[in-house]
Amino acid sequence: MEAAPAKLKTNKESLSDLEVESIELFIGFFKLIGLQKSVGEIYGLLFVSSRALAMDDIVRRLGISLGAASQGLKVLRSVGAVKSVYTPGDRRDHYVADLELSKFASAFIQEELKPRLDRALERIGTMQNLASEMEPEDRSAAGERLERLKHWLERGESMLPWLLKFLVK
Amino acid sequence: MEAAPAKLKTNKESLSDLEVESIELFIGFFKLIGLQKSVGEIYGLLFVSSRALAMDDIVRRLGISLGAASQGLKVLRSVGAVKSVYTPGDRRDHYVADLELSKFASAFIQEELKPRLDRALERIGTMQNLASEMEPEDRSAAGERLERLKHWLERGESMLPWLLKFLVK
DNA sequence: AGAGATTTTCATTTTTTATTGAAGTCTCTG
DNA sequence: CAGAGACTTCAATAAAAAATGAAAATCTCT
Repeated sequence: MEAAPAKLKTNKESLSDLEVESIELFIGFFKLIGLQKSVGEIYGLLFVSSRALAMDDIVRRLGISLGAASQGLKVLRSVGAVKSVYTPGDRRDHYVADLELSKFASAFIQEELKPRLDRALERIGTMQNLASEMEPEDRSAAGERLERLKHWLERGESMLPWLLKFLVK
Repeated sequence: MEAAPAKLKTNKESLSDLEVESIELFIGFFKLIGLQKSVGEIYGLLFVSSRALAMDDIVRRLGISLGAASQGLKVLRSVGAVKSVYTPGDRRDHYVADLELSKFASAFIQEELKPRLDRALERIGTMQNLASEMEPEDRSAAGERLERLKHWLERGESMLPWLLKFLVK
C-alpha cells in the first residue's frame, strides 16, 4: 500500500476563521436571493478584507477557477456590491466590497420581484379572458379565485416602494 | 421513411389554456420562494380546478410520477396551501387549493427568512469575537463593517412582523 | 506595433437538485 | 383476515445549474 496521498487541495492559502465565517454568512445570504455560491464566497472574502484584492488573490485564497472569479465579480459589479479601486504600480484591477448592503436587496426587488409580479398580473388578465369563455359553473369558481389572487398581488406590488424605501434609507 | 412517430406523451390528458397559464404562474411564484417545479404544477392545477382532485387525477393530468405527486402534496399540505376534502364513496384523498395565498408568504418568512437572519446575527457575534483578537489595523476595518451589517440585519428583522401583518390581513 | 499580463468567454465536466419507479406500509372491505 | 387500493419512501436516474480550463479577447506598457 502506498503512502497516503495528499487529499487536500494545496492551492489555497488557508482562510482565517473570520474569513470562513464571513464567507459562509454571505453564501447563505446570496443563495436566498438566487445568487450562486461562488458569488457569495467572493463577497464574503472581500467583506472582511482590510485591503483591496486582485482577481488572482481571490482565485488563490478561495481555490476557485479564474473563470468563476471573473463571472462572480461581474455579477457583483452589476448589482453594485463591489467596486474596483486603483492601485498604483499594479496593472490588475483590485476590488473592495461595497458596504451598502441595501443595494443587493433593492436590486433583488427591482430586478426579480417586481418583474415577476408584473408578469403574474399579466397572466391573470389572460386567465380572466380565458375563464370568461367557460361554462358558468366553472367560470364562477375560477373567476372568484382569480379576483382574489389579483387583489393579493396588487397589494404586494403596492408594498414594494415602501419596502424599498425602508431598506435603502 | 416511416410515418411520423407520435412525439407527444400520450399519458397526459391535455391541459386547457387556463390550466397551463395557472401552472406556469405558480411554478414561477413557487420557485421564487424555493419550491420545486412539481409543487408549483400541482398547486397551479388545483387553483383553477372547480372540483377536488385525487392524487391520481393529478398524476394523470400533469404527467408526473406518483412519487413526485406524493412529495409535492406533502409540501403543499405542510405550508397549508392545499387541504384534503372528504368525498363520499371514494377512498382516495381529494385535494383543493387553499386560497389564503398569504399562508405561503408567511410560511416563507417564518421558516426561511427569519431563521436565516437569526443565524446571520449569531455569526456576526462570532465574527466580532474573532475580530477582537486581531491586529488593530485589521480590527477597525472589519469592526466597522460588522457593526454596519449587524444594524442592517436587525433592521430587517424588525421589519418582519410588520411585513407579516401586512401580507396576512 | 507587439510582447506579456490580465480578463472574459464558452464548451466541457462536475456537482447539485429534482424526478422516477419500484418496494414497502397502511387501511379499508368483502 | 387476506388482498386490493391508496399512499409513502427512498435508492437509482435524469435534468439542471455551476465550475472548470483553455482559448480568445482586451489591455498596457515600452
